[in-house]
Amino acid sequence: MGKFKLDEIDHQILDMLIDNTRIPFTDIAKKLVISAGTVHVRVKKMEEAGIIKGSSLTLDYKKLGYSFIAYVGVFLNNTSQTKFVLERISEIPFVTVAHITTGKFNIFCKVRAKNTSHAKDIIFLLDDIEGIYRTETMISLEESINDKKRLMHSIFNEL
Amino acid sequence: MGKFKLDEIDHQILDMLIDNTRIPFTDIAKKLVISAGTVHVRVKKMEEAGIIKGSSLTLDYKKLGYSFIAYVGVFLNNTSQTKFVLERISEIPFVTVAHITTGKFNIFCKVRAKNTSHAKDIIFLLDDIEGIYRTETMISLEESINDKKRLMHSIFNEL
DNA sequence: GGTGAAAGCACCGAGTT
DNA sequence: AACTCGGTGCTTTCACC
Repeated sequence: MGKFKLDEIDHQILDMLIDNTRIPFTDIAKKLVISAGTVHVRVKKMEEAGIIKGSSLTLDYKKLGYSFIAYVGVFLNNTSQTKFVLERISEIPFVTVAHITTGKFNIFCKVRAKNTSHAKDIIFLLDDIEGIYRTETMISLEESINDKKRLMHSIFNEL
Repeated sequence: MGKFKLDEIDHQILDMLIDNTRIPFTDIAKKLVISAGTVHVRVKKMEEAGIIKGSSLTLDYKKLGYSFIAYVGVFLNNTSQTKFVLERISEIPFVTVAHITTGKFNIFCKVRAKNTSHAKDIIFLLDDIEGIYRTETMISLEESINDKKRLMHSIFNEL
């Protein structure tokens, strides 16, 4: 759970892989002027340490017909039910992430849907969960994503 | 921007790649009882169509020392400044995503930080942006993520 | 649109410095 | 810890179906 020591070479390797996980290790090796074997060993170590949890595709959900994003704040009848309700919410398809939060809402989640009508169906599923008193929906009109590469650079420059 | 026709084989290929982008195409081919060349061509087509935007590593930010997540709701003095402020917010490091939203807040963003003290620094940067009247922070106490695989399955089963 | 084979490379472990 | 090297096996293309 603690920090893990990464040196400049590790940063550079992550930096290249974060943009394209299928880039050949030989290419990485050439750019960093080290051997491909070294790249291999370092990646393996970062995997073993759990820094690299896995790899995934970045899909264009808009092109798949899912261009609707909303955040939903949830108010509970009773905060002792928080954990239970979080689990119920997580089971709903198209809820991509849910958080227990401080502040205004008890639980806070993100919904990805086809359109308003589809989102309505999903939010009705939410409202039906026992223990939920009320929900408040915020529809995303425009999204501005900061890619992982920038976050990584911020992290590396701070360490 | 519209939908794109994916058949069952494409679904299966995405399904395997979404969990591990470095899985050999020969393995996918074996499981689906098609040739590796076919897998290659289909992946290429999905890339060209923009369905697959890229691939990325899944990192453990907690292990890197960044275990703090908060959502910040932003109120503006004047909604005509919304676009401008969104851009300023997106420039702040550790802001991973920002949305223009309907509802309570004008803008809504997610912050990833080391700890409360670090988050405070970031939120102060937000508060300093011209045009922002007030912010409201919700700290994540617990996160429940629904992986991409589940979202994919939901999407495929609906199509 | 799919196949299968072949050429070119990449991966990754073993042995060395 | 990193390098080189070599066997194994993956990727990618192309003529053919």
